[in-house]
Amino acid sequence: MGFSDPRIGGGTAVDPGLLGELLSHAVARANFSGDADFQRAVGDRSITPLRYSLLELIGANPGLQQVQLAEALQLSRSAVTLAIDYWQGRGCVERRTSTIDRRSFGINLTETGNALLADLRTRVLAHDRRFAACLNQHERAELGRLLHKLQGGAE
Amino acid sequence: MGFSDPRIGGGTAVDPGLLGELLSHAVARANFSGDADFQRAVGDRSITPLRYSLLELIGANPGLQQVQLAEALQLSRSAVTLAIDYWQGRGCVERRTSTIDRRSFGINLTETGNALLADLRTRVLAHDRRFAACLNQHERAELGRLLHKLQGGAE
DNA sequence: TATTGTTATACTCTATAACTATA
DNA sequence: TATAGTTATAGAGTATAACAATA
Repeated sequence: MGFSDPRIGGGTAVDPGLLGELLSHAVARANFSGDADFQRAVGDRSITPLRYSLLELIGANPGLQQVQLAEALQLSRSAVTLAIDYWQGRGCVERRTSTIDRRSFGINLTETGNALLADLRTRVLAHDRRFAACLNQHERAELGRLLHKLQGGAE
Repeated sequence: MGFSDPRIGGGTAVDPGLLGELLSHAVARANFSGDADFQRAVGDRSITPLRYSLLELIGANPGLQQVQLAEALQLSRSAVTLAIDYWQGRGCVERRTSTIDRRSFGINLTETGNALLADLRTRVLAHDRRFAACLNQHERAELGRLLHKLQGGAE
């Protein structure tokens, strides 16, 4: 039944090859497992890390233009349009046409959006604590520092 | 022209809200910028980090079953089927029907696949060095250690 | 019955290009 | 001309469920 294969049964691991030495791959793996836990924590599978982060940004910066949100999240304008459409469809966000520049909108949370964001925050916070549960206080701070240092370092 | 908005012009940053405190979000951001650089390093936009990592694993573990590849990358069987289809379509990989268990294949690199993988490795290595360029030797080791510790910590 | 792999389906995410309206 | 936003399109990535072949 294939147990003659040394890789099976005895728990012999797959050889990661070069992957084991790549920091970028380690980041990708950590991200992947983080996403899975995020999903479990939030419950609603349509609320993804990206969509949550957009809602969070809107909550923290009421009235921002879509272009500014796109820049903050490093996304294209169309990607932001779609993500905002999602939240608007759920009644969480509204587009207020600007009186100064009628090409653009100010994006704001509705009452519903505010309530949902508050709920999401507790779930996401629990998720993040679980995500970093195996690290001590010092390690978390250090990881955060290193990751932030990495930001934009590959330009 | 909107410059009355304090967020515009003067370089005032967008408030990250809770995102600024989430380790999982910092990981996601780092991953995102890493992917962008990976793309630039590799050139061919259809060769994604996922597809590369599959090829790397096949190269390091000739003859593995698809199920084992799926487990190693934490993917569904169907996701692996599609990714292997991609490499097979490019003549880089072949499915050899097992004589022991005729339900499964052993996945192997072709000559073409071997050559491509060798080329990719130098590009990906350059990418990873650039990715971590702003960290010193000690910081890289520490980041690697912390990320590996994170693996599976959210289960 | 259980497992390996495939296929069908459905969604998310992303970008580019072409478009509209406004500046 | 340039910018904000939308739409259409295309492709990547993912999972679930139903299926075939084999164990």
